[in-house]
Amino acid sequence: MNKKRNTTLKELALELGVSISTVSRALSDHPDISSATKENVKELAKRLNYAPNLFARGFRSQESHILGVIVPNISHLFTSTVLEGVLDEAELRGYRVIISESKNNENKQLEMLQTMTQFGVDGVLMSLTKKISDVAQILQILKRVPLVLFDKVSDKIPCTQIVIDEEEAAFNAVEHLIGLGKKRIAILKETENSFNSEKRYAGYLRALKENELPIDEKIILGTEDISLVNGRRLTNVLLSMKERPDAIFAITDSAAIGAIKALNKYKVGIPNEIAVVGFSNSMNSTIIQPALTTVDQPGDTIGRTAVKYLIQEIESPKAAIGTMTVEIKTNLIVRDSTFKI
Amino acid sequence: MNKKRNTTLKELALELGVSISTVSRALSDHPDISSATKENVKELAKRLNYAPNLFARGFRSQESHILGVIVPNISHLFTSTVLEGVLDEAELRGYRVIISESKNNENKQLEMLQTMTQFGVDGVLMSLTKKISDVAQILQILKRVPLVLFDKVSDKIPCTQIVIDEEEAAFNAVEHLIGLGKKRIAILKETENSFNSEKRYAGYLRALKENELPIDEKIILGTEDISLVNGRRLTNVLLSMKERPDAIFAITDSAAIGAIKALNKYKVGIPNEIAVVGFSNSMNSTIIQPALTTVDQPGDTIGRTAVKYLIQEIESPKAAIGTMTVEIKTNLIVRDSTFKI
DNA sequence: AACGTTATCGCAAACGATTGCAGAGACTCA
DNA sequence: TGAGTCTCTGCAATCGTTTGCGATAACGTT
Repeated sequence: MNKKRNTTLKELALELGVSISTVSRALSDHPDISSATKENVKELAKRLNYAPNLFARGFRSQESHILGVIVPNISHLFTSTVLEGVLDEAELRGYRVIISESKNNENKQLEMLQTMTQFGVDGVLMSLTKKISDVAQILQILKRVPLVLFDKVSDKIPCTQIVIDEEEAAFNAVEHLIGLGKKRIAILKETENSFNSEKRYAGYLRALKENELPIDEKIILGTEDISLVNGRRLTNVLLSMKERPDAIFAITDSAAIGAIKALNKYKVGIPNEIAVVGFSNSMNSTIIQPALTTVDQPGDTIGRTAVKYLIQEIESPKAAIGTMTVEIKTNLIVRDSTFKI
Repeated sequence: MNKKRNTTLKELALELGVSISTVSRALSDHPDISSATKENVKELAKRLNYAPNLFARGFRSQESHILGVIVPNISHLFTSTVLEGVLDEAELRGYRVIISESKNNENKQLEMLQTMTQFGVDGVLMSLTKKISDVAQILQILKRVPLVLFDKVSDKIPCTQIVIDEEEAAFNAVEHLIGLGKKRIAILKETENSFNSEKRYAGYLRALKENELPIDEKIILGTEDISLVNGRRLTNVLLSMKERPDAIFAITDSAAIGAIKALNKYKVGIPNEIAVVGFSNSMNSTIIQPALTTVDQPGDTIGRTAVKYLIQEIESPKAAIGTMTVEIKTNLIVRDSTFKI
């Protein structure tokens, strides 16, 4: 494919019989240029379909106006909602976005970070892989380019972090169950110490404590991969207990849906016998019968907020690195799986 | 944020007391350079963490090694699956990817195309907005940069197009229903002449004809927005008929799920009284009760294939523009919503 | 008339990497 | 010893844009 060259400043200058610098300044409304010249230049530029070569510009100014985004998995609904917010906000502010997937592979994540900085992105937005052992390298990169973390973050990395208020969200969810009169609330969580899981667990514990409910380790179940099948499996475990719980709080929608499937199979009444609350407000939560009560994470807002903070860091000349943690509020969406009848 | 400069060739050259060109050649294993010098240079380059400035390189070579992708909506599961394939394949071949969302807005789509070419992408991958009235502008851009369309395509644009074999997929789906003994099969389609909808409708018609079943216009229902609610609405219409259908083929999973919800509400037996087939194999299709029989679209394969063809066009110097249409095969995933009992 | 001001504009360098060409040694061979 | 050959390296231009600084001309001021 033969890539036809775009119109350049030189061509415009040649055509008009002025210098390249005059053309450049005319196009950017520099006060030194007479309005007559400006009009001429602009007219010709429009006619010849001139568009500045962004490569040359970025090359000279050392600014690419590109943001890099690295996420573990692009096809998670929540992630793609965040990306939507990122794309919107970035476009609004005149930035383009490069997206990469780390596939939850730490090495790949690091490699991508490096390629991106090498490429000259102005800043990076990242949601971390599940495990991170080697923070040192990330810290190195942090020195060269602004970084903002979102969703999956880590306090070992000193930078601005955008998260949802996991703890409060979980707290509200569990309090909602308690408000329905539930007294024995199970939780399905992750065993590995994932940041998010821990926060949600903390909210669960606080809700129980503040309402003076006993904490029973037997109904605090963990799994390595918090998926639909594991949600179902763990619910089967709960059902086989002598003292069944009267509610299940799953820290993931998929696990919650697995739970509902298990309950449906054994004809356990939802929500009367056992109520279920999930976390994410994924598409599926309205598909399952009964519809799932869940925590709505405003992905769009997270994306937009992350971009705002990142651009702020990029454009403020010598500001010290921010280490702020911004917490986005969530809403509990009450549906049939917890509706008091 | 102060962006620290990366190591440059000049710095390496200064340090070693050789010229910039020697360093450049040494790093790219040019035969003119002695192996002693090469080793020296490479050693220092590694030690100083040298990474070529991709902007400068792209600027000079007029190659960015960036692919642009424009999709209507990034958060559709199918789309993000395609994107996964695109990202993987592109990375494999040493390309980076810029993603934009057109939000089904034709003007935005055009604007993004232009920004991308201005930015110097080596090629563009695009899934079209629903309506396209102004093909002329796209044709203009087609002259400047290779373009490959996927999923939502148009025969008005002469370029390589990657689609799933919609017609055959629909044909297979309907034949599956006929194989179960169904004789009166309704279809839920789009009214606007969307490319995909028409193809699927054609497959539907062919299946009926080849099996010598009558075609009844009354059970061929269209809607502008083929969504869950409209699926439910149209199914209600079908249920109110004197002669009810014994199967429903919805050209979208969401519509199919809407259909199932309506059937469930009126306690219509699935699949015995009325069977349902969808299209997409979205996550939801296994969540709904009964699980939905649907056409699996291998998004990943589409993404990878599209990238392959695009890069081929980019890298083959003066090849005539391809106008090939590549059809990716699909699989029918049979689940409870059509299982013969 | 000589000087200062102001409005316009052009020159040239710079950004970092690549590459054709020329030049400097070292070596061989007659 | 001189010419020719070969190996290795440097010079300088190039890509398109931006920008500090200097140049020019026109005009006003004394």
